[in-house]
Amino acid sequence: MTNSTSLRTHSCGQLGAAHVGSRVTLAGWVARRREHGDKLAFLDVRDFSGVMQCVIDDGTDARSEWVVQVTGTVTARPAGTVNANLSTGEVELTDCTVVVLNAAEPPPFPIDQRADEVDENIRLKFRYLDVRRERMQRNLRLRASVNSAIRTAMEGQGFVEVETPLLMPSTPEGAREFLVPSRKEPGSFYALPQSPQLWKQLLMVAGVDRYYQIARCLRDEDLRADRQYEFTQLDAEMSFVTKDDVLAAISRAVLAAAHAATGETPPPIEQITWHDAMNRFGTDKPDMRFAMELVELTDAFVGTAFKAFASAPSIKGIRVDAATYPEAAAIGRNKLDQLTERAKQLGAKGLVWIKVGDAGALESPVAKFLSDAEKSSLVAALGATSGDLLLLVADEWSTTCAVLGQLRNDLARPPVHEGPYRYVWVVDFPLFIGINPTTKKPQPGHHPFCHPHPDDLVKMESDPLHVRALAYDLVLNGWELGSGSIRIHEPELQRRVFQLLGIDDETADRKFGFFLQPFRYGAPPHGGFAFGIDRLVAILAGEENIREVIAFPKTQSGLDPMTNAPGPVDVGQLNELGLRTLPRPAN
RNA sequence: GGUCCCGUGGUGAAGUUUGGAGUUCACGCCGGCCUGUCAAGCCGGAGGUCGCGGGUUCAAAUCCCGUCGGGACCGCCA
Repeated sequence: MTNSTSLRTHSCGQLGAAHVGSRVTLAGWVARRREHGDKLAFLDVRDFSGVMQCVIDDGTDARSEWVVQVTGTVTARPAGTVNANLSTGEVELTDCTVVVLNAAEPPPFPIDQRADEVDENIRLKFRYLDVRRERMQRNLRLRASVNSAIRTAMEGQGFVEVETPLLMPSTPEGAREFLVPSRKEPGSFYALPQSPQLWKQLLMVAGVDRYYQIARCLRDEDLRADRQYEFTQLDAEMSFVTKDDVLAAISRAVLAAAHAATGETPPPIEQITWHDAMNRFGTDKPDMRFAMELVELTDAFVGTAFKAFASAPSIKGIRVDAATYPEAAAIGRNKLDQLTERAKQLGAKGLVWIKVGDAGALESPVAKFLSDAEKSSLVAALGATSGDLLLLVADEWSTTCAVLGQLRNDLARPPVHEGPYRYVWVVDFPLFIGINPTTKKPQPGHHPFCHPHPDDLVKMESDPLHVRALAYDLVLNGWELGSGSIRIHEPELQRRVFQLLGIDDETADRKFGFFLQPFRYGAPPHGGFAFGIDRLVAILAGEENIREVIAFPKTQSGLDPMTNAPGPVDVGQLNELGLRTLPRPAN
């Protein structure tokens, strides 16, 4: 690849000792000017590739962020003036001619590492200046190479890139949609896709066999560090496959992306069942970089006199190991009260804390209610030693898992980008995740097109909550990267699932007719997956926030400080769309 | 919808707890000096509605109420 254009012969960062003696022309921005009188000034010229020091002896005025074109001779720096901190630090440009291509106002913040400390709102307001910085250039280029590796991996496996519509009918299940008013059909609306889910399944019916797309998805839900209104997924679907075929194909793309970003290929991605993930880590997106696993204690308290434990279906505990987490294990009464409050917010009735004293004596407000046998089996089960802090929750199984899983994260989870990358497939998700309190019907865990596990079909009606789905998630360091499933391709089974959900034929036809009718014409067995590229790239880039790997992101309230979107529109535009706005509700 | 943190020259901070003149530090900016620096150095200067509104007070960056904006999280994200 060459960086030369009509206005330059090289890029700044590519020059080095090998170019000494060459006459070159660079173009870029003035990163810094160091003046030593009329006869000598150093101009650091920056472009996307790096910085080159230019020695100026004619007093040319060129200040921070002015756009310049510099022609000079690549020269080895004099002894003692080499800058080891700069990739181009062995050389400099001498005998320079500077052409000012554009002057510039002083930037609102320094275009270097110091801007990491600048208020993010200001960075976003001047995002075009923020992106000039090395960190953002690196992140965007990392993202591009991840995209490229994914494309190569998918195409190498026979996946065909197909673009799918952004304007589609509203299918109001799931995430809140962005709506687009129709001009030709006033009062009617398109929806923007939450994902290309329906389209890609139709492509399987259409015989495409293997589809992929680096697809933009849009969801009108509240924003977070790992969530934007619009985000990008690798979306894929394949025909005539089982779960393992899908996991293998997606694994290749993920590992290729990781290799492109880090230069290293991670080990094969391990698998854990959803039930094991919940049991051991208390969450369906386990962060397996650290231990502190949940320990089953229900059997240790059979027949206990302690009322809070006596009738609980599930008792679990975690051990905050004093050797690994000295600060967390040694927290005082005040912090323990806060932990208890946190547990209650998470749905627990309470939190039992036990401190293990020097002689192994248990110190706890509830110690007096526990028998010696219970104490010793508790200590044995948790492997507790002096100085440890033990946290116990007794409740429904799902609650003990969820509460302790969250406390485990609160107490010991490192920042998402730190430490080794621990990819894990979470498999065998339940088909339903509980009963809707109003409709009394089961709620789908993923979407209603997930294929039930064939072994569990017999208990679909009798015991729906214990039916597994052929559904799976990909998790990295405690972040859900994505999910997928084998889909239902048999109309009869689909009808059966809809019936369980309380969706009759007529309703199903009205809501999903355009999607279901094609399945009558011979749908192949198929399944797929989608994972979030923003999240993957953020972690691989060492960022804790996906905004850092998006060129123009929105703030947490969904605004763009640079363009001021969203904004009002002309009444004429509204009239054309047949729309009228309501006054904003008074506060 | 909720909880918590933040808002002070262009930028980052200190000052707020315990009210007393827009006070301070660093960077940047403007001018001067300076021939080997590299986040150059030295000297001088400019630059402010302390987010906004209201209240308490003789007096508010500081205390109270409201509001706007930013961030983290809960809800939400089939």
